[in-house]
Amino acid sequence: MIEIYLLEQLVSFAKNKTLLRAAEELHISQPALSRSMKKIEEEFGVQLFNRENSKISLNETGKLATEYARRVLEADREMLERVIAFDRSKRTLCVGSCAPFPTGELIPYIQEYYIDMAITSEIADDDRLISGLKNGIYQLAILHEQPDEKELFCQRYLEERIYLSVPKEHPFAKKKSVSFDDMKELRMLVARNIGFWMNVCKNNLPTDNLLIQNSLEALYELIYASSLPCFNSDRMIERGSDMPERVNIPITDEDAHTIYYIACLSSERKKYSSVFNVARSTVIRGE
Amino acid sequence: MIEIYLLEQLVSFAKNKTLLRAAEELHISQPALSRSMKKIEEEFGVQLFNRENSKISLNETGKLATEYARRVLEADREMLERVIAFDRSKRTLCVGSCAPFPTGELIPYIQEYYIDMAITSEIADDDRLISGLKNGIYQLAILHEQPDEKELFCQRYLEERIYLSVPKEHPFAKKKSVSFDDMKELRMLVARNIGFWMNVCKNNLPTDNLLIQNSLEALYELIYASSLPCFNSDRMIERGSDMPERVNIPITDEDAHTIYYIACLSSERKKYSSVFNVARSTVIRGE
DNA sequence: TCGGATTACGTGCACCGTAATGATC
DNA sequence: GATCATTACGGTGCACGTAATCCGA
Repeated sequence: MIEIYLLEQLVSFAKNKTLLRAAEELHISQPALSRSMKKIEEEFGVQLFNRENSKISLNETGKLATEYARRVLEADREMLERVIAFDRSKRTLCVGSCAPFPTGELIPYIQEYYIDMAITSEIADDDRLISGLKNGIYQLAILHEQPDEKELFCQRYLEERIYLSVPKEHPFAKKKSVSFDDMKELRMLVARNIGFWMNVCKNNLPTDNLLIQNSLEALYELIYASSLPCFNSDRMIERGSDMPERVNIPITDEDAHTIYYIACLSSERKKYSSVFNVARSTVIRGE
Repeated sequence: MIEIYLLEQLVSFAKNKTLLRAAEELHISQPALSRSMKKIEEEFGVQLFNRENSKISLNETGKLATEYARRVLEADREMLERVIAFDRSKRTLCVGSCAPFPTGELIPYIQEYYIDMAITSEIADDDRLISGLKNGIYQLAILHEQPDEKELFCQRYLEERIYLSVPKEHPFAKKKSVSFDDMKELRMLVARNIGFWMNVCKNNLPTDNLLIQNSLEALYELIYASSLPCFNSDRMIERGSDMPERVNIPITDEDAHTIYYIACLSSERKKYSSVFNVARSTVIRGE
């Protein structure tokens, strides 16, 4: 069997055409490379080079050998890459969610239970979450609808209701409640990354009235600096992110309320039982 | 990059399950293998083994790594095989022929001109010879018909005429000539490996009358031991393989006579010019 | 006590670099 | 003289083997 380092040197020579330049690329000396080329020729047991005193070049067989060498190196490289990726995936727990609040709520608990794992979370559509669970992109998903798929285990999690948030002096500030219909004329500040709530907004309000902010910093700055209305939610308020000089008015539409569900592959239910236990106890505490 | 010898050791361990047995297979010591497994783990940068004091085994990642390692080894092995085969093909001159006589005539000359090459020859149909020239299986072919292919160079070679050979006391022995039609009732001894001549026989004589012999030894033994008729040819007679106590009677049919042609790829005409020169001079001498 | 893995230690080979030589332009 | 390959020589790292140790059935 011919060792990888020899193949690397062969390929580098094929690329650089002279031993000197190849040796520079490989950070070895010219004589070392010269010897290696002798050695690889000996190991193949066939002539790979034309040598004319102070000139060495690949012959037809050498070119073929280089082609195959490239393949071997590629296989070696791919092996390294895939094995490392697999290892990483084993120690990474990826949580997908349809909205930001539940991950913020759940992840600290998960982190606590799986201290040796990297936890990643991202927001995606329910469709993508479900297919992601199936193909292993996500290990856990937080949905706002119960999927009726047999291969998924699903457990009810927290509820969330969104509110209209306006400054105290805003015409709406005195209202006990509002509907999306009432809000049709309002220009609303909203963050971009709010998952399915964005669909709720777009389905119930004129799209042009949504002042979508890419970053939370920008959003909060605008909320403080302007009197423009924005959204809030019971869960965010509980969490203490209430905004001073603003009042939160309940939105009466059914769309303004949701129930979250935690899901995983049925086959992995046991593996994540601690997550489901924590979630269940959170729900009970919240009631 | 991970070296081949480490991959071989990993694969051997995966196969043998214990370091001891794998070390035996690899003809190295147990500690050496133990260290190698540490090293390969370090080079991957991930855990590949479960170690429980006096027990070591592959984990999931290790099994995956082994799978990929097998592929790399296979690629390495295939490289070696293909390169050696290509080299061999470069120093092998393969001559295909439609009949045995012309190769026997030509090969000594070829051998003389290409002393550093291995000359192989085999007998095949004209179709196979032509496709073999095109795909590199044959470098030279001896045909009994001129192909009209542009990519082939073709030169007329020797002629051959076959004779009926019978013992002196045979009823046919006195004839000045015969036709295949005259021979319809004769049971003929023939060798199997006579190329296109076998087609000539089958097209002109009842197949059941052909006593086909696999080996030349068997054929000659029967010729000497029996009074059965057989074939001979002017070229074979010239060469001195005339048979005592037998007479050779010319066969009048056109099918009993052929002209051989030597062909090669037009692109390689120069490469084999010495062969064609020898062949031309042989033809002229023969006239 | 034996099968099996690891640790400790010494050794030799194989690969490397430096320097010198050879060859071609 | 510049470029480029090879030979010669001395050094070193690393993979190896031997021996000892540890651990569990």
